[in-house]
Amino acid sequence: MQKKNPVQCQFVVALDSIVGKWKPIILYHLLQGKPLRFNELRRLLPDITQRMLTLHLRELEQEEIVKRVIYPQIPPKVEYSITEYGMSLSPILETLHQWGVAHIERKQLKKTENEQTETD
Amino acid sequence: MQKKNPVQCQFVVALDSIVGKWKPIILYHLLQGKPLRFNELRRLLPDITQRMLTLHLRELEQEEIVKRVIYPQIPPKVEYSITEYGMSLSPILETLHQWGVAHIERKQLKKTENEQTETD
DNA sequence: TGCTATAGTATAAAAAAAGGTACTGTAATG
DNA sequence: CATTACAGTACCTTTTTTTATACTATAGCA
Repeated sequence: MQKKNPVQCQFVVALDSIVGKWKPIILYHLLQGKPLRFNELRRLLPDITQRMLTLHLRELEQEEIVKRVIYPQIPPKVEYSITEYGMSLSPILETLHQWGVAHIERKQLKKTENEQTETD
Repeated sequence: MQKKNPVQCQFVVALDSIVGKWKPIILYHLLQGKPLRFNELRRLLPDITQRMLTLHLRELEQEEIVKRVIYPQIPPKVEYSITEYGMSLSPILETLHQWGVAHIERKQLKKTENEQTETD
């Protein structure tokens, strides 16, 4: 990653934990509090492939943001949940979400403004 | 992007504005307040290519996070600065930064803990 | 016996992001 | 007269990320 700015610029570190096409929405669902099984998550994210879900969950698990519990049953049962540490991401995601909503609104406002001046 | 969750999960939107290998550090430098010329930024980010710097700045400009001012001189002078709107990202980046720093510390703590138990 | 659900893995291919190098025009500088 | 600084663009290659498809084992059910 970055060589310079050892302590000055560390958002990248946080971003690495959040970024990945599906990570935010995985976290969103897990932050609802209820542990979710692999296939439950799959149903909540209809367009994700099994592979991507596995990969992202593994990464989140490695960072101890997500906990993986295996129930030794057949057919297998594996539950994913947010760790207490992972909960510390909650305010960040909340802030990002709010900014995102405002950003979208702003864009739409600009768009309608432009459309108005065009039709004048 | 995501099809589901029209309003529920909007961090992705914010993330899109921040994400890109160099965007966070570009924003970090511009958030210091002083407008920076293209080559000043290049010197601050020694490993970035001209191409990537241009691309990322263009994206930030399109989202009105960064302002680009051309001074019609020869040799050319172009200054980049954070817009007032872009300033609204400041608290987000600050939070991300703080989480990042804590995350690194935590990782190092875990590492030394492991090394200790190994040598026990 | 064949089908379903479960939680994945393996392999290859496609798409997206990033990088590398060369090139542009003009003024000032040595 | 050659070189440097400036702010890029053009073109191509490499790397990374994501997608697509097929496959695994086992129990329960009809």
